[in-house]
Amino acid sequence: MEKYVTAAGGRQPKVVGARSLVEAAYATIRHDILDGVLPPGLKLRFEMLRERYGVGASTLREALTRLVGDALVTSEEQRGFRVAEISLDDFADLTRTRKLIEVEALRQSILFGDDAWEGDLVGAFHRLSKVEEKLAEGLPELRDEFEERNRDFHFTLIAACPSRWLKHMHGILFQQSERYRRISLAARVEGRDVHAEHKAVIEAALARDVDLACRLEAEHIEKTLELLSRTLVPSS
Amino acid sequence: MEKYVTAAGGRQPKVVGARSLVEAAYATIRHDILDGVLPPGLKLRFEMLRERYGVGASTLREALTRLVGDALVTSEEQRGFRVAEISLDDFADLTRTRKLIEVEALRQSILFGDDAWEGDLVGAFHRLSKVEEKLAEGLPELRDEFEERNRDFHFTLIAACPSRWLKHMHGILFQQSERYRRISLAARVEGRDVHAEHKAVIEAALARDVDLACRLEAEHIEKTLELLSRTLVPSS
DNA sequence: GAGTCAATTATTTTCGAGATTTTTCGTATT
DNA sequence: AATACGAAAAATCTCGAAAATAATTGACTC
Repeated sequence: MEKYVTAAGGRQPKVVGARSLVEAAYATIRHDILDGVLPPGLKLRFEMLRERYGVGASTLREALTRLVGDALVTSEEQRGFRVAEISLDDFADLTRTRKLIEVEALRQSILFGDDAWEGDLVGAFHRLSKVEEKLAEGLPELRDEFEERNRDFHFTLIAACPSRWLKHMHGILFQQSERYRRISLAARVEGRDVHAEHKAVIEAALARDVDLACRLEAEHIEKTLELLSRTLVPSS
Repeated sequence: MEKYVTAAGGRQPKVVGARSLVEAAYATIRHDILDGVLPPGLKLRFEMLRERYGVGASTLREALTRLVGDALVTSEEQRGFRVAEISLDDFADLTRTRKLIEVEALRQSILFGDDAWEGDLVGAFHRLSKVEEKLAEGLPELRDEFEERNRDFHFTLIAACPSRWLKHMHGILFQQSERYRRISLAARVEGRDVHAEHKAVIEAALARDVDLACRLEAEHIEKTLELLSRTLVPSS
């Protein structure tokens, strides 16, 4: 008789692919933070978390520790955990740093990418385009899927970069920027053709025009910050 | 009656400044990995760890999860934890990535640093020089202190960089490189005047010669890789 | 009223045992 | 000999309760 529902063998694993409760809890809490369900600054009390996510204290603690590593959660010894704060300054800093890393990774990826990489890229772009169409038709329940495919596209762009460390750094920064991107979407920041931006980047990448692709990617990364800045501080 | 010795209030806190057993265990295990006491690839079994570090499984699990965030430990679901592997290729990748980040951070730091920063820098350099002298006299028990002051010096160099994210990325990469640096020291890789390299960097930084300082720092970062490559692959 | 201090309450931190999964090893079968 | 199978052993993963710490309350003093 099983006492608790396991992630792998349980009847309703909350997160597909999760092989342990820690991983499932981690993925769920991360999603809730990125999505704003758990707002910035929120104190993460264990009783609340245990009720909400249905796992024990040690399991939660480990999941939260992983999130601290992602800089999505902060912790103070003996004082518990909080959802990491956000700010426009932080987003500006994040964007500049991400630009430095991602552009360099893209440069190397274009240099080293082979035919298989090109194929992956075309595929990822196509899948992203499809969900963009549906999103444009007004199906906001596809936001999670959009985020997933958008992430896939950007990760595929730099996948051929041979530097594992550069990609590791990129992963951390990209995940962070996902938080702000969702806020940007929620704030209905418009006046932007994301599809066209992606299209321009991939075309330059396939044409092996390194400088153009990097310039376009940099502009693409900067665009969300630009628009969000204007929205939040309209006077500037 | 206390059942176990606490980190803060216990009689013999293993790690100074640790406010919880998780933090103490984390710091101790990290030190042992950086120092090579726990060699690359080692399977980290809980029974062994409990015996060695004297804390419970959940506590260890959390400490190890933090180390996974530092990329000093790897984990595979349901298959436990291992000390992260090292390789010359990884070190080369790490060095290139660190160079990209640290040089940019230094550039900004020199640009934004004020008198107080200059003072901190001179102080950190002095403290480092002192321990370097003692180390040269053949007191290998000062290796931990050398590492600490070396870290302080490099962190102070970029402390005035206003980008928190750039500094965060740097912290991860620098800690990683500490592993290889210690190996390099253990392998008695010599033919190098580290003190002179540091001196050149700080002089250029204080003179606000951004380009020179960045060039020297880049060469300084690359030097360990160069020497270690030659030592491990003498044929090249 | 402001400030201390002790008692109470709330919260975090830790452990050890039990549940689950993986690995090992002996046996049988081809 | 090689493979497949299954029971036993070993290891990981999880929970819930107890211990330790922090925060709150309220009585008391100045």
